[in-house]
Formats: sequence, structure tokens, C-alpha cells
Amino acid sequence: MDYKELADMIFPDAKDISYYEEKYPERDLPEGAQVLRVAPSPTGNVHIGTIDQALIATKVARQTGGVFFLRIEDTDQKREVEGGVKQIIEALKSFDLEPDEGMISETEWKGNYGPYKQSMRKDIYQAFAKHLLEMGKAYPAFDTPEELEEMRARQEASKLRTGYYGVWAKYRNLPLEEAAKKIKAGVPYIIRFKSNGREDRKIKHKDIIKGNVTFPENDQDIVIIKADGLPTYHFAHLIDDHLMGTTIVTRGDEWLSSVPLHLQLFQEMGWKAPRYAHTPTLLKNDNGNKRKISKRKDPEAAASYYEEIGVPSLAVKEYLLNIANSTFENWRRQNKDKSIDEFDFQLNKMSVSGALFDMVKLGDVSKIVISRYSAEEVYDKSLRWAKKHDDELAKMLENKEYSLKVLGIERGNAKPRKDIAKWSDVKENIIYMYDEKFFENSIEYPYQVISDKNDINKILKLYIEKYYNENDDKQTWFDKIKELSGEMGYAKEVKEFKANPGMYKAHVGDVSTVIRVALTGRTNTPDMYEIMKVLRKNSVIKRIEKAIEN
RNA sequence: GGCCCCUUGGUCAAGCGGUUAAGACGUCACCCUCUCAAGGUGAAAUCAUGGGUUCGAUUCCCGUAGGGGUCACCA
Repeated sequence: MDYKELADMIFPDAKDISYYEEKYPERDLPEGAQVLRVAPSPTGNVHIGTIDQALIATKVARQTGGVFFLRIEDTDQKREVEGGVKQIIEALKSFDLEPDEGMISETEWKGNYGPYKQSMRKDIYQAFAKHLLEMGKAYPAFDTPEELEEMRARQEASKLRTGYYGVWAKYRNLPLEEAAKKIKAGVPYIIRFKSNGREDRKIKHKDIIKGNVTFPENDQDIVIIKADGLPTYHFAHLIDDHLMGTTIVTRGDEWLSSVPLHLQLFQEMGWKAPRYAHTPTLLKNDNGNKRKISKRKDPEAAASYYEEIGVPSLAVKEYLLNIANSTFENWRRQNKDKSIDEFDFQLNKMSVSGALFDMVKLGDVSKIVISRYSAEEVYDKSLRWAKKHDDELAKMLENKEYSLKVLGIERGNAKPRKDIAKWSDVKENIIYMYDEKFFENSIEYPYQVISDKNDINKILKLYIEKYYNENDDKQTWFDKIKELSGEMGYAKEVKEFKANPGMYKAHVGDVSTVIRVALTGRTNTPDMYEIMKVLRKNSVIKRIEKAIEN
């Protein structure tokens, strides 16, 4: 019996690999175009790292006129979660990172290199496994999981390298007839790759991000086809990225140590290996220690978390880009109005080591992103968020015309307000502008420097009876508050007050504060002139009268 | 434990043999004809450590320490 016969016996129905090579021809792309992919497993709760990967891959693909595709890596049926594929597709969509090719539902895909879901490609992997078998570069192995575990225990006990290699590769040289006999007898088996690597030899690899790395060659006879007939990650990566024409594999740096194996696999197949870019892991500070952001422990690990708390997806992307290429920040400052699509991202300028994910910095980026939005955009986006997460806010926003005015306060000018970091901030920021909310409950008036109730009432009365005129321009409006201050015996100018301490009890600013508190119930608000403009006369009078009688 | 990678302020980081060691977030102070949010100005704060190489090391080499990754019929 020879390898060919054994291969036929194991995979009788597998097609010749030339069938697939013809079915998936090399891509016809312009010079320099790169093909990248994001290849998550449908294990539920899409990780923010997947978004990061997709962002990077999209940037490079777009910049080079190449292709970005989505492949679902679902070869581990135990970990698969129902609806996992859909979750991934939707997460990418919510970040505006839609692939050119890939799965568009659990079973359908777009693009000519599909299916883009590994469980649907079983026959492809088996054809190539058969090919390796025929060449004598793979073999069936009959070890039970228990036997393997026992072997590892023995290796550990004798302080040897663990794994299936050298003399430990029990079935590597099993006579073909015996293998055939076992298979016929129904003994369960897997297919292993027959490694010709030597642990005492080094292999050099140049990673796009990590630079030069040296490893020992791989001498492990790794599993390529599992007992369930599906491939392992390593084998699926080899076949898929070859057939799909991936030119740059971006993946987390936990894969770096598999590079020798993967390079070896490509070489054994006689294929050109893709270039690799191993991206640093997103970390978080956990009691002074850095550790990977974990799906199980950290809510911020979920891609959906940001939508839930109302951070715009664009802000998340800008922050991620910021971590990926520190030149982004300078670029952004110089190109305030440009789309991030115009930023020239460089894979090789990525940091080699993992960055701590900084929620505070994210907040700052997000504030800037939101400050660039028009009132209309803020309205639309916060309403969309509110409809899902905050009924009260959604109700407030129903009055669109008025809300647009509220959200337009100090917006759209050269120095727009930067006080919203996430949509969940909006309600707290604007709630007092709505009469029905403002008068809903009893109001607290946290008056500051001027706290004598008589003085306060006098200021308020004087203001609405003598000074307030809805149609005043801003300068007149302020001049009047100064006059009022003078009439009450307070300093008209803050500077004058500071220059002559002791001469006055308070100054214009303090008088303004009284009016502000009466109007809003707060000491800190945006520009009071604009607030009064939006509130209109009726509400201004009503609010001040309410404060007087309080 | 073996193998591999990493180490510049609190955080993200520029740097690539000679620099007053950029910049951003955060912190603090001051300024900004009304408070905030901003904006402006300024301040404090960093090359893990020990050896080399060199006229000169943050930068190059070696050791040490610390951190991370990986050693599955998981990806």
C-alpha cells in the first residue's frame, strides 16, 4: 500500500486540488494592492479587538486599492454561539467597517472566493489534506486524548519539551497497512502534518509590525484535520489565505509564535506565504497590572459597549487609530474637517507593545468628535441612542424644533462647546432647558456669593421689571446686567472689584450667577444670553417669578 | 519551566550615537470685559537596572529585573 491508496481510503470523495486552484484564481489587482481580512470566531460578544483589527485591515485595503474581507472561523463547534455570525456582521456595520467580501448572513456571502465561513469549506480542507497525505507529508494518528495527556505528563515529568515530535510522534512511521487496518476497524483518528523541521535550526521572519524575529524551526507534527473532520486553525489559515489571496495577514500578536509553523506549511505546499503583521493587544490596568482586556471580566471589551453608553463609533475609531499610529493625533489637529479615510495609515509604524486602553482619553477624543457635529447631527444621533436606551431623553427630544435650538447653543462656531463625551451625557446637559422638566419637581437654588434672600429677590425683580428685554443684542444685554449691578451697589466690573477689595460685597459675575441660578437651577451653564434666547420671554419670566416666590 | 517579544512622565507616545528628550490625555497655576465646557499661556512629571562599545549613549551589544505571549483534536 502506498500513500496514494491510503489517501483515497481516507478521503474517497475529495476533489483534486487543481479544481480549487482553478475555481479560485489569483486576484487581478493593481500593483501594490493589498488583500486583508478580519477573521473572528462566532463565539458571541464581538470583542473591541476585532473592531480594531477590522479598522486596520480596512485602512490598508482602501489605501492600496485592495480588498478587505470577512471570514468566519467557526471550526470549533463547541465554542460557537447561536447568532454569532450575525453579531459580527452587525458589529462591523455599526462601526461603518463593512467588508468588500464575506458572509452577509449565516449562510450567504458576497465575493468570488467563498464560502467565507470555515464550516462550509470542509470539503476544500479535506481535498488539500488528501493532497498532503498523497505526498507523504501528512499521516493519520490514532492517539486518544487521554494518551496524549499522559504523554504530556511524562514529558513534563522528565522536563522535556511537550508535544508531538521526534520519538514522541508515535504514529508518524506506522506502516501504511496498519494504519489502513485501524481505519477499517473504525478506530478514531486525526490527520497530522509530518514536520521536517528541526528544533536546533533557526528561522528568521520579518514581521511588518514586530520587525525581525528569530525562532527555532517547527518540529511538531501538528493536527491539521480534527476527529470531526474540520481543520484546525493552522490548516484553515493556510488553505483559506492562500485560496482567498490574502497578501497581508493582520492578527493579534498571540499568533506570533505560530509563524514558524505557518511559514513551513506554506513552503511545504509550494505556496507564497502572505506577509504577517502581528498587532499588539489592547490592555487594561487591573490593580496596577497590565492585562488583556477580557471578554468575561470587562464590559469595555465588548464592541457593543460603546454604543450602549453612547460613544459615537467614529470616536472609538479615532481613538483606536490614535493608538495604532501616533501620527494620527497631529494629522487630526491639522485636518480638523477631513474624514479619517484620508489619513495615511502605516502598518509598520504601529507600536510593538500593547497599549493600555484609556477611557479618559477616549472621552476627550469623543468630545472633539461630537463638537464637530452640527446641531442636527447631534439631535439625530442622540435621539437614535435615546430611543434604545433612555425613554425620558427620547421624549424630551420629541420637540425637534426646540431641541435643535437647545443643542445648537454655542455650536457651529469656531470654538464649539465640548461638553458631550457620549450621548448619555446629553440629558443631564439639557434637561433644565425644558419647562416641563424644569418645573416638574421642586427646584433647588444653589445661590453662591449673594445669598441673602432679600437681595436675591430684589435683583430678580429689578431684572425682569426694569432691565430684561428679549430683543436686546448680547452687548446691550450684558450692559444691562452691569447697570443692575451698579444700581444694587455691586461692582460693575470684575476687575474693579478685584482692584478694590472691601468696597463691594459682590460683582457683576455674582449678580449673573443669581440670575443664572434662578433661570436654570444651576451655577454652571453655557452662555446665559444664548440660554435666554432659546428659553424665550415667557419661560424666562415664569422661571424668575418662580424663583422669587420660592 | 522551554521558546519568543517588549520596557521613554500617571496614560498614549516621538526619538533612531551629540536634542533644552517633541506632542496628546490627565494634573496644577494663571489669562480669557458672567459661571461652566472650551480656548490661550505656563508648570510639575519619563529614558527599568548593571556592565560594556564609543570622544559621547535614551539610541548599539551583553547580563539582570519586570511585563506580555505561546507551548490543545481552541481560535
